[in-house]
Amino acid sequence: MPEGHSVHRIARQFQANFVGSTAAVSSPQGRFEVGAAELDGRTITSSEAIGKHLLLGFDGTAEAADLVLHVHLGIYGAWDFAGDISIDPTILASRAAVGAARMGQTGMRGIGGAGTMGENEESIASIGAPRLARLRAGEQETAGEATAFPPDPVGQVRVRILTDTAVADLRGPTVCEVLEPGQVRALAERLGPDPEAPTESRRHAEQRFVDRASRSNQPIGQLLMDQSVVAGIGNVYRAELLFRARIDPHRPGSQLTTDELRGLWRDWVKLLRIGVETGQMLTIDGLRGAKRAAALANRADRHWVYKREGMPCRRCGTSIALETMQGRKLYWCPGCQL
DNA sequence: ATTCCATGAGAAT
DNA sequence: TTCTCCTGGAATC
Repeated sequence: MPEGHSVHRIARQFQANFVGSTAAVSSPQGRFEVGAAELDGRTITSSEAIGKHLLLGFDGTAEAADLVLHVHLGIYGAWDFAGDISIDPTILASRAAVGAARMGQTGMRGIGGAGTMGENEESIASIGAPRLARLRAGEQETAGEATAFPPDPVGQVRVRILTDTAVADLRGPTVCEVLEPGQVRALAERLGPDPEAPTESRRHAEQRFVDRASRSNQPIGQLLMDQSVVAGIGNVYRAELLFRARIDPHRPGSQLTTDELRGLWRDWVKLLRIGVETGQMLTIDGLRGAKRAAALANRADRHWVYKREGMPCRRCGTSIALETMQGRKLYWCPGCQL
């Protein structure tokens, strides 16, 4: 699935182009007709991501309470946006400092290219023109000219959210459901801290992560993937964070020092911010020139260990190891990570 | 043309 | 642990 950064970008997309508008909600595919009918005609009032969960608020009516559309993309899920859509990540930035500093610079750029991940960025001629933007599990985003508005649904569209000027189509989600406020609170309570979620102070979030991880005898490689320990990390960030910290994924959380756990959290804060701003999981700092181009073109050139099994470690030359941990592929360097 | 595999995660066994 | 949900680009034949 998209790791947390993708979902935050999607939440910002909805914030920028849908919140405040009344929406026609439908299920072209037919598998979400009841839920769509509950939301149809309401005004979208909020858009938030917690970890990998997207929460879209819809206002109440005279007879009915506020409702929230809860979506989790799983591995395959994708949102396709069309119509009057702003696709520049810096336009979508919700934190004032980021937006103010960079808005003018890159105001009309999209992350381009269908197909393989890591396509180069691509300029967009005019921000006012109809366009398509795709935010999907793999984080590819495409931009291009759209035809008529709204476009016909393509494939199996579970939910279509249509305003006067913009449309969002959801396909292939793991979770798509309507929640009442109490259920949303329950969901939030079972999730670990997310540095980009606005509901908790950074300091408190860090402490919550350190406390929880240090009390567990499970390997840190599993704890980072446990959404109740920290929300938003997936298989790529898990492997890369542990390599960057030079920590053996098999060490129990209880065996890590507080400094090591704080370091992991702070590096996650940093990588997540970069991911939200760039739309890519850039886990090697400071790439320039040809190396940066290679990293954008090939996954194996973009990370320290992820999908690099059998290749020499960039740092020590040891062959990168691959094993299964809890049913997921774990990549790590036995030479560096102790 | 067909099969494989994935940046998840809950249920079933 | 294995199955299942369900999509699509990559790898393979």
